[in-house]
Amino acid sequence: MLDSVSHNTFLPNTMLCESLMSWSELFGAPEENYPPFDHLTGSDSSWTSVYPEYWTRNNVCEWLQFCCDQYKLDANCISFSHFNINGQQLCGMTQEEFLNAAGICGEYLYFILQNIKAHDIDKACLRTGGIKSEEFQSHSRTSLQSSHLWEFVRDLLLSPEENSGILEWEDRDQGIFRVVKSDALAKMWGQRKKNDRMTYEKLSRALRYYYKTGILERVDRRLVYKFGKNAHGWQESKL
DNA sequence: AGCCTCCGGAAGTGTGTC
DNA sequence: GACACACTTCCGGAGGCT
Repeated sequence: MLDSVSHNTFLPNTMLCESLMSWSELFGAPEENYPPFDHLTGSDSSWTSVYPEYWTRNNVCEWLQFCCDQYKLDANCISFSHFNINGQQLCGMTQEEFLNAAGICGEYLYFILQNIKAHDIDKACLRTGGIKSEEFQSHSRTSLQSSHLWEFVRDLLLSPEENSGILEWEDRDQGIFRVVKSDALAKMWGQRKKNDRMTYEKLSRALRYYYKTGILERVDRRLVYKFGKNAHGWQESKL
């Protein structure tokens, strides 16, 4: 189950960050009676690939089960009925509510959750080179959860580690880019939308709709597009 | 001429909001 | 339930290449 969670529910290519919250920062007391929380291990880094606010109820439940397994926590201490909530509600819980719901494991689980949240923010900061908190939180969410095709394309162009030569800039300053591997792009978009029938023909039709809204501008060359005046977040100087 | 790719209209679909 | 939005799907046409 966890395997499917790691590879299907969440995105790959998670970077681990160094400067996470310490136990004492959160609770003002030294860590005791818990296994060492090595910040984020390779196995739980998948949870950090989706901002916790976007977790579904199932994700929340799976995360709890994962933590119990991974950190040898006593699941009997946790009131799972209190955690029949989505990620947004989970993130909205106060520390006190969290401790009440999760019993003696509460402190540790709260600590892990805060670190996952901090990890997402740091990751966005790394990617964008350091911007104001609201901006990078917003960018973090669009980077990871782009529901719009043009944002997906933009983020792919801005993420060389995920791009794999599928897209490349023709003129970075003018926002002109080229689709190098059209089939691969369609496949990636199809995976994102859970649609294995996606083709470049269909994807390009969706891109052409952006001409009307000014998000993309027409470039009269095959497989070449240009960001329009209504597209944002692609300019290097504005990241 | 036949094939391939791109284009854009039209209708359908899934999701979110009110 | 109605409506808006963002695609998705289908299809005919245009243009380039062999």
